[in-house]
Amino acid sequence: MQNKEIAKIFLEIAELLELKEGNRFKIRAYENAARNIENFEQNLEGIYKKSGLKGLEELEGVGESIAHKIEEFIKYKKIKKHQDLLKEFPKGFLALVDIPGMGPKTAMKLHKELNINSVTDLEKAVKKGLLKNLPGFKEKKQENIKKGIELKKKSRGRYLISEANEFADSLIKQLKNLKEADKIEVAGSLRRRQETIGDIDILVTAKKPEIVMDSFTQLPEVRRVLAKGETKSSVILNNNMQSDLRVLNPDEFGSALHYFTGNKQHNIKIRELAIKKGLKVSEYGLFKGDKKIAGKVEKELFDALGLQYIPPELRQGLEELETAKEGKIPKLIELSDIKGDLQMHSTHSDGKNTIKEMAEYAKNLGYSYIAITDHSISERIANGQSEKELFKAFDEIDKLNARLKEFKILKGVEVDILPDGSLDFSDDILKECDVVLAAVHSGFKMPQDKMTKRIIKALQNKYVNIMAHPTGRLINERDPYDVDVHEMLKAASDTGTFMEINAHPKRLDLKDVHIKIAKEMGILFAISTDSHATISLENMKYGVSMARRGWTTKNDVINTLPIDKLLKKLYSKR
DNA sequence: GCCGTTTTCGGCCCGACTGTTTTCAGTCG
Ligand SMILES: Nc1nc2c(ncn2[C@H]2C[C@H](O)[C@@H](COP(=O)(O)OP(=O)(O)OP(=O)(O)O)O2)c(=O)[nH]1
Ligand SMILES: [Mg+2]
Ligand SMILES: [Mg+2]
Ligand SMILES: [Zn+2]
Repeated sequence: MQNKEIAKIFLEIAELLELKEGNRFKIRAYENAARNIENFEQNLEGIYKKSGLKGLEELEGVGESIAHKIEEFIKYKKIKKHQDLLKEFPKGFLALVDIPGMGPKTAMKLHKELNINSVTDLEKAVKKGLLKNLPGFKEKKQENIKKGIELKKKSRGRYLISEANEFADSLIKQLKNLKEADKIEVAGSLRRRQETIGDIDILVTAKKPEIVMDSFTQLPEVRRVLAKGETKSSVILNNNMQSDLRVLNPDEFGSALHYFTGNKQHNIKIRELAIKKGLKVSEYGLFKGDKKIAGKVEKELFDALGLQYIPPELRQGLEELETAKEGKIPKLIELSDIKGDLQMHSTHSDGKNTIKEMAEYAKNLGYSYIAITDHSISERIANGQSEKELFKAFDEIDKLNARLKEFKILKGVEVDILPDGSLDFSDDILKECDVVLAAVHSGFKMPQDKMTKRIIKALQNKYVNIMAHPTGRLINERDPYDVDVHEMLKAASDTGTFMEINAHPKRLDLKDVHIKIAKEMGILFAISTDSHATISLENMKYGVSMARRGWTTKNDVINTLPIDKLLKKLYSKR
């Protein structure tokens, strides 16, 4: 998607202006535009072609000047201001400010004083010990820069939410052993259930913060202490992940949790709203002059600002404040609303457990149904089943269903969408299924119009109930295939096909922004784990979180329905 | 550079920690 390239350019303009000590609000304007463009779900070129500059300016953070620059990029694939700024600095210079602890001021100083043009130059200078001779520099600063370079090299980027969850649980478990720790909560992107996580943010309330700080910085998984103060510490863990801890007073819990949950843009908007009301918000509370008027719990803070409570998943710094002002934040779906799981695999294709084992595990989760959706024949690498094998599995399901009480196994299949848009099984076979999932598993590298037509053709099949992992992305591994998501959603809406929210932490597909627009189009979802083993049935929570980030309620999701209503919904397309 | 149920001009979040400084700048959350 072109938006990513455009966002990157504006971010670079911001960085370059920072090096030149430009106006910091102008810099922030470029940063804001970059972030909003990056997270925008429609292609800017499409918007421009349809609605011109005015269309672009509808985007938050995009005004006349930036809209013109977007236009420039669409026409010429580059932006002059960006090119001109780049020319003022050596190639590779921007990488310097990516080093933790190095900001624009330090980078420029080293550039001017020591002619440092790149990270390689910097490494050499550090090795020779040249930095500590500069005014304002001593041994420690040089050492920190050296460590910063090492850290940058080791850092693995962003983590899957499941990985971060595991690390966080381990840290929290140990903090819970401290009797000095009052409340302990995960905060930051992990509490917002963002699809990837940069670091682990933890909030503790305590009357004696020093003891908590000491313990945290001495945990066995801590490799390095980046900073340690009275209310805040940062460490690097053995797995190279960063963890930030804030420790505040118990009566500051609400405002502290709100601050530390973010996101940053949401915080800024909250604080701006407070200013308009003659108030001030910080992690220490909501203040009117010197008087604290809220902060014990989050709800108190929202109340005092005239806002409905905003669940963490919605705190994205977008339109959630406006919606909360109007009292229109919906009651989001919860894990306990889920009554069944509509995508999983068994030993009949590439799953590790039998149908019976999957059913029993699901029943123990409190579900009243599952669908077994093994792969179709073309999926050779995933041991796709032939028609004969499929019906053998269905016989097995009939026998199990006869014995299971208050639980039903649905006969399903995850059928491949072949490159021409036809399906891997004929309608004669599909009509024997209770639920049919269609998915793209091969031929990813197709031009957008072909891929879009391919998928739409599949959605038009009256037996296809659910489009599985609709964009095909694998987080940190594989980009989505090139499909026009809007056209796909339109087809889903026209044909009464449901969209999957795949709960696997590597997929999370559809993702939040797409879920949101699909919901606005009236599309219903199936949140499914795509499990290949019983334990993965536990991934449902990640799918529900993604659904919540897309503003969905219980009514938007078909696997919250009791079995009779679900079956009716599934058969209604035929 | 963006934005507007008090504004089309004049605001733009607020605070912690470090290293270096003798009062604060830089970086980060
Ligand atoms: N008010 C305010 N709050 C901030 C700022 N930067 C960070 N925060 C708050 C909101 C963030 O969600 C929270 C944790 O900061 P992080 O840098 O860890 O960001 P976050 O966890 O949101 O994303 P991440 O996945 O770690 O990149 O601290 C800021 O500049 N101003
Ligand atoms: Mg974080
Ligand atoms: Mg953090
Ligand atoms: Zn699949």
